[in-house]
Amino acid sequence: MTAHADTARSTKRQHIIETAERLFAEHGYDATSTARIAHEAGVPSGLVFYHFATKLDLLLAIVNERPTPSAVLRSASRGRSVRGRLRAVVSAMAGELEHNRAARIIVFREAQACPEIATRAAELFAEAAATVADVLSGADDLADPARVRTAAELVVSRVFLDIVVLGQTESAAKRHAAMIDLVADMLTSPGPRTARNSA
Amino acid sequence: MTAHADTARSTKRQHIIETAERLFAEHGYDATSTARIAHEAGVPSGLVFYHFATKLDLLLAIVNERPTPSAVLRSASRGRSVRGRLRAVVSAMAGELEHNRAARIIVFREAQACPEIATRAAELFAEAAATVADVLSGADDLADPARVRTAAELVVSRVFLDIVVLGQTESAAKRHAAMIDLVADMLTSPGPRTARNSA
Amino acid sequence: MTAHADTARSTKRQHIIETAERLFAEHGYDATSTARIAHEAGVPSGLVFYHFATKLDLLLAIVNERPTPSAVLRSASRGRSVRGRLRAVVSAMAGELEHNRAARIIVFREAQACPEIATRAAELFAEAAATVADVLSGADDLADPARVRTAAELVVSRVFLDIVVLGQTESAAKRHAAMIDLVADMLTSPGPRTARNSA
Amino acid sequence: MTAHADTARSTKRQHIIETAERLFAEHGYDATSTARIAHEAGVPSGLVFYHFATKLDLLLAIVNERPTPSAVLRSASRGRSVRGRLRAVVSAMAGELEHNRAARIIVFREAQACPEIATRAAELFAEAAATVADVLSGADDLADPARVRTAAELVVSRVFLDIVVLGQTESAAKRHAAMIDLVADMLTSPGPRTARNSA
DNA sequence: TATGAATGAGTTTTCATTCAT
DNA sequence: TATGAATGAAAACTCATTCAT
Repeated sequence: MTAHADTARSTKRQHIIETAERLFAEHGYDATSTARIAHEAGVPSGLVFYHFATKLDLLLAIVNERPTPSAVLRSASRGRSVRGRLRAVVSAMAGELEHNRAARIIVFREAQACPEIATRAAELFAEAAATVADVLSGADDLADPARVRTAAELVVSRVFLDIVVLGQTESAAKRHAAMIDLVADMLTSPGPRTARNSA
Repeated sequence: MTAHADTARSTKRQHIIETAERLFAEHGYDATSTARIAHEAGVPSGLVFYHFATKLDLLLAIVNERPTPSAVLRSASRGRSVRGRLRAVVSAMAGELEHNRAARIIVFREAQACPEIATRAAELFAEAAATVADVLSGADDLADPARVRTAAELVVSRVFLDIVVLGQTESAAKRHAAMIDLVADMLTSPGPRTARNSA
Repeated sequence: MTAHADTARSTKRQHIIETAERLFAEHGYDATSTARIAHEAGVPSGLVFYHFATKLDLLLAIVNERPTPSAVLRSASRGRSVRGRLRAVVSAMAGELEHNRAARIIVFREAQACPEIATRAAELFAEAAATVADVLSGADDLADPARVRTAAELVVSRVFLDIVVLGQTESAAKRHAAMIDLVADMLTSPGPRTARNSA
Repeated sequence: MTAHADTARSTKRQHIIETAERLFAEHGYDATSTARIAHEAGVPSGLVFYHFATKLDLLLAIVNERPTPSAVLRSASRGRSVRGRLRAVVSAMAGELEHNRAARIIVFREAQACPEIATRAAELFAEAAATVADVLSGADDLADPARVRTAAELVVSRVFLDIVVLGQTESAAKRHAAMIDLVADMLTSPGPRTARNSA
């Protein structure tokens, strides 16, 4: 009847997801009651379970119905040098985690909740590392592709641990700069001068 | 009452801590009830609150009354080369996390529970990085100390993320080897040939 | 709207009744949700309440819109002797309860739900007993009509309890044979040799 | 501290059972909420689940922790004749079901709730039939033992169905008298004059 | 020092029913 | 005649914590 009824209806499910995402990220999955989600979303508590059979299904919806950060990361890289690209992609990744952090944080924090979440956490990590490696491989001054991938994983580990687990965002920037320098050098160096796997 | 009452008490208290540590690591803090801890520890439920005023105090006891892994890591490094030491320390760290993983996992997963835990998580990370840097600094073929610290943080990030968050222990070893090679090369290379912080 | 709308309605209504009958019989009235009935009937949940004002009305529709088993029982008896007729009617009754058991089971199990159901349960019992007595009264070798009615009630009690309450259908057949023999003897015997109601 | 503390403590569990028994019998298992049981028992709702892990466990406790009616039935039989004993035992059984009916009613009504209850229902029936047969076998003027057992099952079926399922207690007495006469005649008659199992 | 019953607020979830379309 | 999202009261069950002994 009313003009916005149609919009409101299709929006409520999405609204529940967004509210839950925010609360899960802030307080954790277990510490957030479905009643609070419903209250803060402005919907009756029954509606949460009309759209999501269980609380865990709501968590899975948050985790699965979110876009992959790849696009953001990829578009952020336009530098020529490895160093420039690294700087761009780390900045983009940190920003993305910061801006859209909820789902990411949830995935890593609640990995223990069920195997599906744990799998998704591993996927997100692999995806991010692949994107970073991809971005770096476009640089002019690049070394061995295998080393690029290994380096990408190191970088992603550092950023994820900092932001997702340790929650430090201010002081992280400085240390990330040092890391970028180190990794850039590593990737642009002529390569190992000693045989691998020998002590 | 009896002469060994004191001993009995600490034994039971310790048993509660160990049981809680295991259950928190397996199922998470929120998902583990104090009743279950008491049951699996074989003590009456009242005893948990006789020894620990609140459930959070029990968590803090687990986190604080655990030895630092530094000693283990340090003693594990006796190689001469950077690569050898890296290999030893990564292996020791992985083993330590594996063997005594509970407290570590809890610290990182439950960092959101209270500021005290979050602080402890940051401490553990810094401590591990410092130890790794310390171990590496004893190598013969070492470069810049600042770079060593940055590299140590990268390595620790990678291992922590793998084992604590992603929970992958089998496949991790292979990728750790590649990482060790890369970082060892990085640290034994002549250093940056280009100016820092310039794109 | 369309010409066959009327047909479609009664079809869906009938489908709801049949599905509800099955589910009530399997799981009980309380343990069956209207949403499940709608789901298993393949109709939208709102339709259940379009056709039946309340859930109880749906139960009453099941109970009231079912044909009486008398016809089946009556037609099943063509033997000459009491024993033959008993055997036929018990077999028919068991088969009827088995085949069309849902409504019968519901009536007896949910007798407590409302007085209307309780009344219907008593009616069904009386009806069955009357039919059995009627069938038996056609036999050649019959005794006192009052005793026939009492015997019919005994037989019906036994069969109903076995199938409706105890749910035993396989082993019941054997015991029913013994019962048939006993009751047949009872009805064809010369009658009481001692005065009634005297200890 | 107080004199009745000890008594009260050990009594609460029993009080919950008794209250639940009454409510289940009056309104049915599903239609009785645990909150109501707690309220009417005068205990906090949590205590119900402290003593009984689930609502079904409470039902099972009611069903399993009740004495068997055999003793009552057996002691009620002191007559000499089959008729006298039958009258006594039927009266005792009806009284027992009436007095202590809750558990019995529950067992038969809620047989669908779980296999354990269904099994118990069958057990109670078999037990009652065995007791009645046992009582009858002490009479002077008895016929075939196999027929006694079959007759006992018939009698028990009739009484159970009347009181437990149909809930009729007043009018039942009269019809029971007719049944008693019939069965007494049957058991004291010289036995079948025709071969069994032949139409 | 220990015990285990007790407490009651809180949790997730269910569900008959309504209603705008 | 249908539809399916919406509603909110109530259900079963949990649990950290207390306390008399």
